[in-house]
Amino acid sequence: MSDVFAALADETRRALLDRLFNKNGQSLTELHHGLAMSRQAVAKHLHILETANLVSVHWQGREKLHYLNPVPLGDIVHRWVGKFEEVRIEALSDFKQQMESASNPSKNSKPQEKRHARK
Amino acid sequence: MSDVFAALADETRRALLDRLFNKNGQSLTELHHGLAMSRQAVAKHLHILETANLVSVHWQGREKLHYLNPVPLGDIVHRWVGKFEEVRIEALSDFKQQMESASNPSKNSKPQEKRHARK
DNA sequence: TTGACATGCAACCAATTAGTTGCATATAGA
DNA sequence: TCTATATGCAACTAATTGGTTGCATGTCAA
Repeated sequence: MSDVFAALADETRRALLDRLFNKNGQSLTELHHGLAMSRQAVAKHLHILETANLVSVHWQGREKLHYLNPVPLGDIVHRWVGKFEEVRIEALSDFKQQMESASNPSKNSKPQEKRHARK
Repeated sequence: MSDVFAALADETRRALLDRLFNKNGQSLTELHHGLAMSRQAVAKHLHILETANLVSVHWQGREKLHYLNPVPLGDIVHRWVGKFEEVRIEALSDFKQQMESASNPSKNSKPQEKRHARK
């Protein structure tokens, strides 16, 4: 679970998934093309995606082809995000209500500026 | 976007969101209770959740109450995961097909063990 | 068989992260 | 007004991360 979120937390890795979305089954060299980093850096990113099970590979001769695996994304939604989504509408109104009609409107931000005169 | 995924990539932070799911509007001290780390560590985690907009706060006297904000989760689903989910069924069959009916079944894993005899 | 190409492994480095401790400031209440 | 409670800020540290370079191995094709 952490693996999937951590894998998705990196812009480069999301870009790689996007590229696979547009053209599935690309090799490392192909995916590396146009990216401003070394091939090894890309290989590392792909390995992280592989470990998170977001990408599966298939060796074809000397080429390692990468395929998108959307299953973990579905898992995230259904096993984790969905839970919070379920109460989205309710939570939104609750939230707004709590924020706005709080006991004392004038205290609605930080207390008094805590000036840290650590001089 | 990265902020949200990065925030969710940590088990402690997901646990904090879970606790807020069960009881919304808790203070730092309350959320810290029972966790095996310092109060400041928890404060840092909460700040990360706040930055990712997953948690909103409301000051009440000397207490800082934390509220779950499910909006970014919805954004993730709709703006990112959904795209891949859309093709899930298709991709699944595609994927299976590609994996199984690949040109040469006997080459379906790593080439030859590359024994790195770097001795 | 011999290059050229595709990939992997390992060592290294800088920046970030997750945690700590110490102390300062704000508020509540006796 | 004094004390306990709630929080914040800063400095420090160890581990992780994202990147590099160098080189070894495996495969294809002339």
